[in-house]
Amino acid sequence: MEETQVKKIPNATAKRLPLYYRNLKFLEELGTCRINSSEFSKLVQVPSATIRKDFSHFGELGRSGYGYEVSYLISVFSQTLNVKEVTKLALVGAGNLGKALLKNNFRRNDDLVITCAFDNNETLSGTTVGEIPIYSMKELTQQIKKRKIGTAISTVPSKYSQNAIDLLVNSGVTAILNFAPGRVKVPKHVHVHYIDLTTELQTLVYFNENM
Amino acid sequence: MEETQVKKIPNATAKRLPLYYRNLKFLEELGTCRINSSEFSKLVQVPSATIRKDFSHFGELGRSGYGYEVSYLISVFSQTLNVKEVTKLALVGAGNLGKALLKNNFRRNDDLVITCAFDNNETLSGTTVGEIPIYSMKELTQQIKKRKIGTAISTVPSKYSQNAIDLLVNSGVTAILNFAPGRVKVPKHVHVHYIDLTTELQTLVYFNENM
DNA sequence: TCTCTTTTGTGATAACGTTCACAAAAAAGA
DNA sequence: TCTTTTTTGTGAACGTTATCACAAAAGAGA
Repeated sequence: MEETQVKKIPNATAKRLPLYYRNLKFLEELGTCRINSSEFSKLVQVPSATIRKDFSHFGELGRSGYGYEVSYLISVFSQTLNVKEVTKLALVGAGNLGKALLKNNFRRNDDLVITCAFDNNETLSGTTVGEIPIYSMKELTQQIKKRKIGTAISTVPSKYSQNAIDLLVNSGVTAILNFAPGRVKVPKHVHVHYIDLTTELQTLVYFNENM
Repeated sequence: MEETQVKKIPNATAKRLPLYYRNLKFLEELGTCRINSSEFSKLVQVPSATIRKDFSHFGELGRSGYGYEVSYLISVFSQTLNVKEVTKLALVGAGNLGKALLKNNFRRNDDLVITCAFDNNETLSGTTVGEIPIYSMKELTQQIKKRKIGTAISTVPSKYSQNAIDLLVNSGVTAILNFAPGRVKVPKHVHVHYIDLTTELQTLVYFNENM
């Protein structure tokens, strides 16, 4: 009987994993091969007790009086985050923000790659940004199915957001990062996360004024 | 003895306020002047019980068997979020992402305005994006003090992020939205929030694969 | 080897957040 | 007016997350 993934990983822990992973890679680049929870705490700005609790959900990863082996932590978390496998992304909406994301294209990350983009504006159709081709919305379903893409980023304005997301979902996409703030309706098996700059700023200003 | 802001508003509630506010403004535009918690729940995708609990921290805002007056909710939340007062923002880092943000400049929001930008690249100095002037980093302190800016957005790459943020903090900025993932050191009175696309996507993919 | 130091892993506890479920208030209808 | 319906506001129950605090394990040094 295999002993993989014993208990369910708490939500709050899962959300911190990418942060941990990124900082472990950073330590690896620096040549650091050993880290203890209080040093790591300074780096990621999460309390050391929380770090130890989080790590403990993956088994006993460390050694008392020594700390954690950076390379071993990376191997454990890269498995959980499934970073060995490249996640191909589609981008819908090649406006200012969309183009900026295409130009960056997660250059520092080898596990996330935007492979195609779509826009309403027919004049963009056939052009490329970097190496990434922009297609018309009519070609969306065909391209996404052909490329077997399951994850997408939408920078389509709120007004047209629901339409774009319906199209993505009907083409087989099950995970969407949406930059438009209005909540969209999707089937239960589809995951939508929102990044809303206005909300982030208003929250920031609120906490700044009230704490 | 004034009875303003009786109990402390829970963190989780405060984070949902901008979402509530935005959707109430949307309802107002539509001409809806009355809403009950279960209808509002469908719109914002937050359970109705949570909405009522959240609202209750601001007093008894509704009427049994009727619901809530949209305009009254807006007046209460706009006070808490302090949206009547315009928050002037500075942007540091006028690369792809920075320029995209300048071009958008929260057009749909009258309470947030980017008024100046700064970049390392001297050739940008003296140019504008839209109406917004780009200055060199040498002019940062002077401009921020002159304009009495307390809030900033940084799209400076991780490597130079700490430097840029030190400069902002020394110029009097106390709230920063940082697009670089590496955690920066700031004095206790300064608030930093992070938006990290890679983390967002990895979390999204993780939840998509594991739930 | 023995002692001292470091640091983990984790039960216990506290803090925080969500959801339930319903009495009471107000509205709507007859 | 009286009855029925709607919907709030909120204690209480529940669930999740953070933090504490320390025994036990392992390292380091003599």
